[in-house]
Amino acid sequence: MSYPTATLLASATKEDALRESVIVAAQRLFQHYGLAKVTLEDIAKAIGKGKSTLYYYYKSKEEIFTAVMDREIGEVMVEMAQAVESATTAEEKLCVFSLTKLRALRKKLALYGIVCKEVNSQAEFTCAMRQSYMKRESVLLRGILRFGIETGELGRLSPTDVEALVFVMLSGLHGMELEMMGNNNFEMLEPAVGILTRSLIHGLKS
Amino acid sequence: MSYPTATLLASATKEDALRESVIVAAQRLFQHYGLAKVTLEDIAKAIGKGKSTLYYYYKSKEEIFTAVMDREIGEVMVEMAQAVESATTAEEKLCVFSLTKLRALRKKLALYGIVCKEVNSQAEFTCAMRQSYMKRESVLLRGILRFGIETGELGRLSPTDVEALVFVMLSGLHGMELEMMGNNNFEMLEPAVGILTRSLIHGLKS
DNA sequence: TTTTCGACTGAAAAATCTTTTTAGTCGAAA
DNA sequence: TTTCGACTAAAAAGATTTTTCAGTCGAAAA
Repeated sequence: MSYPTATLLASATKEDALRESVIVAAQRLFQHYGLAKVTLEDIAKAIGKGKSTLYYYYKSKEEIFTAVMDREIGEVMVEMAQAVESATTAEEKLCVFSLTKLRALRKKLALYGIVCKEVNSQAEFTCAMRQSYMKRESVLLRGILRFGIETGELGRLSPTDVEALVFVMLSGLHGMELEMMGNNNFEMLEPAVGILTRSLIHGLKS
Repeated sequence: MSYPTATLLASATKEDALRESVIVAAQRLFQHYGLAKVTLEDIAKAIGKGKSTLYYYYKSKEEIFTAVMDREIGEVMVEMAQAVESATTAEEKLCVFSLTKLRALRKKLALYGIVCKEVNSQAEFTCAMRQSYMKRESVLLRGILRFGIETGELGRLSPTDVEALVFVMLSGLHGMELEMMGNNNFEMLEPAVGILTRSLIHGLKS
C-alpha cells in the first residue's frame, strides 16, 4: 500500500471515513451514469472536495471503480450466503445458490440501468464485476460442495469434478438467461434451475 | 425467387454450375480474409467474371455469405449426424453430439483464423453461423431425445424439458470453453462433457 | 432470351485534422 | 497531514474531406 500508514487511531478513523464517503458518492454516481460518464471532478464535487484530493485516498479512478464493484458484489454475496445457510441439504443449497445469484445479479444490472442488449457493450462494468464476483463465488460454492461431500449427499466424484459440473451449469444458465432475454421469455428460466440442479445431484449420487 | 426460371435442363445446369463456383470461390476468400475484407470484385475476379455478373446469380453480398455459412454448417452437421448415428444409446448419442459439436466448431473457427479473443468482435460471422446452426442443431437434438424417450432411456420429463436441460448444458459447455481458452486449459473440457451428460441422463432417469 | 459488363450512384467507412475533455502530476499552501 | 490550483499529456469527440464499395441500370454480347 502506498497510502500514508496511520500511526494514530484517530487519524486512521478520519481517513477511513473519507475513503468511505468517496465510495458512497462514487457508487451513487456510477449507478446513475456509468463509469465512462462520471468524472473524478463529479465525485470530488459530490463530497465537497477538489479533484486532486481524491488522489490522496485512491491512486486511480480504476481503484475507486473496483472498490465500488467490490462493494456491490459484497452485497450480493451476503444475500447469497444467507440464503445458502438457511437451506439444509446440499441439493437445496445449490438450488438457492443458483436462484439467488440469478435474481441478485439481475437486480444489480437493473440498478445500473443495464438492459440485456447493452450487457456486452458495458464491458468495463461486467469485467470488473466478474473478476470480483468469481473469486468469492468459488469460495461459497466450494463450501456447499464440501458440505455435500461430508454429509455423503454427493457421490463418488471429487470436489474438483463437482465444481466443474456446477460451473458448466451456472455458465449454461447464464447463456440461457441471455437467450431468454432476447425472447422476453423468463418463465422458463427459474423452473429450469430446479430441474437442472436436481438432475445434477441425482446424477452425481448414482 | 427472382432468378430467371430455367425452362431447359441444360440452362439450369449451367446456372447451377456458376452459382456453385461463386460459392466455392467466396468460401475460400471468406476463410482467408473474412466477410468485411472480401469485396464483390474479389469474388468476381476469382471466377473470371465482372462484379455485376454476381448480381445475376445472387441478389446481395449477404446472400452469398449466408450460402457459404450454410455450407460450412452443413459440413459440421454431416459429421455430427454420422457420429450420432453410430452411437447406440441416447446417453452415448448425447455425448458424441456434444463432443463432435465442440470439436467441429473449433475446427471451423480455426479455419477462418478466428481465435478466442476475436470471437466476439467477429459478430457478423458468429451471427450468421449461429442462425444457420441453431435451426439444424435442434432438429438433430430433438431426434436424439425422441429416440431416448421412445426407448424409455429418458425418464418422465417431456421432450421440451429435456431440450431445455440439454440447451443449458451446451450453453454451459460453450461458456466453459471460452473460460478454458482464456487459461489455455482445454484438458478439463472434454472429460467434463462425458461426466455432465451422464449426470444429466441419470438425473433424468431418477 | 440468357448472360455479361462498364459506367454510375449514394451511403457508409476511412483517413485527416482540429478541438475538447479529463486522468493523473506537482509543488505550494492550509 | 490534508487540500487544492495550475499544469500536462493523451485520448476522446467533432468536423471535414476522401475513398471504398454494395448495389443499380441500360446497353451489348452470346
